[in-house]
Amino acid sequence: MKDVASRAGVALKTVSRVVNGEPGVTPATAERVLSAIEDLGFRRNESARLLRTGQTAALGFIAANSADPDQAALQAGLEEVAADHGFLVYSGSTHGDPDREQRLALALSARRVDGMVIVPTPGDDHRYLAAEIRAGVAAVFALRPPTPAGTGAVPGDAVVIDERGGAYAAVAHLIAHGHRRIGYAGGAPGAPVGYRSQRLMLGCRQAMTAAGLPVDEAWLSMTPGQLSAAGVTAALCGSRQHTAQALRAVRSADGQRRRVAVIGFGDFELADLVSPGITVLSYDPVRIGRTAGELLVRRLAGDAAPPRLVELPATLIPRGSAEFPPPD
Amino acid sequence: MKDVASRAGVALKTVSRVVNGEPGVTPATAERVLSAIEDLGFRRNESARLLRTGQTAALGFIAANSADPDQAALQAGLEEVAADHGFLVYSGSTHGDPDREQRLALALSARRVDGMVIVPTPGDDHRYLAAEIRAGVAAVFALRPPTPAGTGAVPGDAVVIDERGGAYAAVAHLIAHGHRRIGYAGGAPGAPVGYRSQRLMLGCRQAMTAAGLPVDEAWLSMTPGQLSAAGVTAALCGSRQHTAQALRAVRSADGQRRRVAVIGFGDFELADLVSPGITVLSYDPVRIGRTAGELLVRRLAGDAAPPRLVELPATLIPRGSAEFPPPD
DNA sequence: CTGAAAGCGCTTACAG
DNA sequence: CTGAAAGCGCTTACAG
Repeated sequence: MKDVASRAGVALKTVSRVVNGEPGVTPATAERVLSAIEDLGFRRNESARLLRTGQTAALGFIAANSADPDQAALQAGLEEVAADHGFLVYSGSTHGDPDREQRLALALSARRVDGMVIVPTPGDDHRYLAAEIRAGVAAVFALRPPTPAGTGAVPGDAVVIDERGGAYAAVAHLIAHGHRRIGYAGGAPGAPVGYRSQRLMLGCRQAMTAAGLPVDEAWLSMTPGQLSAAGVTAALCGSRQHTAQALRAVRSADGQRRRVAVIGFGDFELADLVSPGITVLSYDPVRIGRTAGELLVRRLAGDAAPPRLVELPATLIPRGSAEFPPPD
Repeated sequence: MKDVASRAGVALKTVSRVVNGEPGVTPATAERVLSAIEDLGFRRNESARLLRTGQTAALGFIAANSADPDQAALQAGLEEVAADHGFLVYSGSTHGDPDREQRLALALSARRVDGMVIVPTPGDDHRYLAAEIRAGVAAVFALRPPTPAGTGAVPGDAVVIDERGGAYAAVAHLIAHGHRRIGYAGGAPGAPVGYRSQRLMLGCRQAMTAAGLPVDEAWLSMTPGQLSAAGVTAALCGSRQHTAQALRAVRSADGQRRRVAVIGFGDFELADLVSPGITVLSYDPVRIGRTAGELLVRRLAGDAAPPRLVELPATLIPRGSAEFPPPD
């Protein structure tokens, strides 16, 4: 800019005025400045401008796994909102490593992003964020709440899927179709039960209880491979992966005429072409990202209300015909 | 930092030394500075530091559609490399709008990212990037080459899938199984033929010719819905979407005993469970991102060789049994 | 071991 | 209409 000024024979401020389209510059001088800009290939350094004006105009997104389609769609939703409000977004992935989440969050915070959306990495303790939030960044959690949950120790909004409600609807639907022995398959055996499984199991339990059916705890903690042998006639699966595994297990046991109706959490591109047919609990990950972004923007605009928890619906969609009545 | 200095009763430089862990500070003064930092909740402004040192330590990623699983995986690969080299990455999506690509690229360039990876948005003319590249950012294209291709007008490396080779292998495979009437379904009818379709069609044509089979141009520009009626016994589909549509079309025509063997470009999570069975051309999008990132890093390290085109393989994987011999 | 000055590339507030 | 000075928050030379 200094070079441009001296080449055009004007002061720095005049160049600044031209670059910013501020009024009060003679067409003649403006012309001189413009051609100097052209000659020198000058482009304003946005970072320097932002430093001086005290802005950042940047958000951060921290995925637990950015190759995951849900989190990718979530990010797309966030970027949409960010673009609408003139923010650029930094993104990074922790690959399931809590340490990496903290390093990323601190790095973003050090660059003074205005706010960030975080998909909490399981096993992390998000209290480290409290200091950053106090220092001025806003944080919104997506897909999972921060840990420890519900204590107010981590002052950020959260946008999640209503897993409990979805599971309730799924199990109620199966019951309406005559099923009485209904299981839940999710998580690895012996592994700690994740947030999603916890919420889905709660929904299953509530639906069974509401229908006056007994709840067998063993049915609520199966692996997909156990489905055929467990004596259940229907099951809810906790993730796309589990759904695929369940289908493979059910299929290979087909010869034994032990059909199990499968409802999967999460939709598939080929869900309607799969055999045996499935029903899915579908949700909109783009909307999660958009909602998180809007919450963030609202906070940046000064909204100081207590942390909000937004639950987005999971809707039952029959892709194949999974609700065949149970045998006998 | 100024506040910290005055509270600790030292000069700015001493604070800087402590913050950066530079040697030459008495433990006593260091202690005083540290507690001042603590008291004031000071955190160094990374952006200011980068401005002063003339670095940026940031890359950019511009997706055509960041909700697309391939592009998400690509981004994950890029972020991996970026993290290894201490870069943060800005990301954005054009949603298919060439204008948005240019705006994003210029915004990133204005923030002085060191380099960027771009998934070219179809219909864009990437010559606008030449000026930015001249100004100092490196650009690497991924998944598709820039436009106009092969003219050297856009000086950037490109990492793509070897679609031609994949299609060649797929069609040769079908021929080996006795098929003679083989089609290609991709693109919307009447729409301009995209880069991927072009390459896949070329591979099909070459494999047919190499086997001494006649090439019917009409077979090479079908929609999935036309497959059953076209008289082909096998087909390659140009995208996951086309594969799904082809399966639906083939399935609904199943009653007429016109089976068509389907090979899809791109793998599916449920590919093995789909009926009719399919074979897929599988590729590794994470590796594309990683390769693009490594190319970028090499350029930033000073590599000034002419632009490279890297082609990554697409491998044939039978998920179901798609290669049944053709009828009669 | 510690510090006062200049500067990264820009803008803000104030004069002419 | 135009400009000289100060400053955003930090670091880089250079002195003491």
